[in-house]
Amino acid sequence: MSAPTGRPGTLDQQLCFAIYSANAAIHRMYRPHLSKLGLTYPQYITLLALWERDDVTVGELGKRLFLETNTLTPLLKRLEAVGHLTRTRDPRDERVVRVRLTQGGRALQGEASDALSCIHTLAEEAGTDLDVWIEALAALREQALEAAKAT
Amino acid sequence: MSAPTGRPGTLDQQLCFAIYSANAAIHRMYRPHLSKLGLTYPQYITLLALWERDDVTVGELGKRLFLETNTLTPLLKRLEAVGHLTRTRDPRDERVVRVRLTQGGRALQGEASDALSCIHTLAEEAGTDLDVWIEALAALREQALEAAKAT
DNA sequence: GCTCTTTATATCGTGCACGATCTTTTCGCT
DNA sequence: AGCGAAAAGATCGTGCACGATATAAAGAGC
Repeated sequence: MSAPTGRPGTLDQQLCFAIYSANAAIHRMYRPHLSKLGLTYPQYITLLALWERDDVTVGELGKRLFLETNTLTPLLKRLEAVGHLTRTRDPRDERVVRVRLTQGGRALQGEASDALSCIHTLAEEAGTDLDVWIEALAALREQALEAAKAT
Repeated sequence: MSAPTGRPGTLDQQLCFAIYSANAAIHRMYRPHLSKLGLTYPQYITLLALWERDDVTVGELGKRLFLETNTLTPLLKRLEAVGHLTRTRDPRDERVVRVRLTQGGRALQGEASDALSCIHTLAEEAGTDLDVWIEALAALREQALEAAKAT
């Protein structure tokens, strides 16, 4: 048994809470702007991946986003329903579903860039080496994924 | 209109994705250990707050966790249902609900500390000044909350 | 004392995240 | 060819996050 008052200690000393609450805050910052485009935050992140690389399978997209198909499939269906992308079985391998942006889906990149410009401005102003941060967070992610796998 | 291929650029250059995926990875690292205690990740974080300060109102707890009552109330009801805490209306002001840990709820702190010891060990080993990180993330959170409010 | 407003919490509907399970297609092996 | 295993997605149930709305108690102003 550990000492009842020992570390982990207070909420503010917890890395998990720091990331949890920072993520929620960022999510909240994006939400109103994205909602004007009819997008949710995970949908936007998914589109970021597709704008970067189109015509991918659900599995590939999941690897990129660290999501399973049980999360991705319904999300992609919603994006398909509003006409941002298409989901079609690959005739070469009928197990696979290929995801492709429509014209409208591609056009959304510009709209999103405009709608989020105020956030990006903010980021660059405060911009204490964003790239360093991003890399550090990516390293943390890999560590955590490694630890999760080991379980 | 922004250039279609301009910044924000790739997924990996996005702070939002870095935090989003890091948070998900940490969540995934905690999940199996917490599930042995019958807890979810947000429930654990809520308990962290309560172990630090007990006998608080739902609103106070929400401020601490950056959550609204629409999220907190069902979560607290679940923790109450398994006997970790009690929710009672304050007789002085019947609008207010006070949240109090039970004996079992307090005892859970030690169990959690044990169940998560491997994670805490990991954190201290990798431990490049956790506190610096945590503070930086808290600053980011405040910035984001500020920006979200301004919307 | 009686409305009007504010405050504290609860409820509801939608979407995300994920473990568990299922279906279909492909592959490996003999 | 035939069959068992593996792979790719889909489906379902639970819980979280949150906007919108509802309810009920407390306070304010007259």
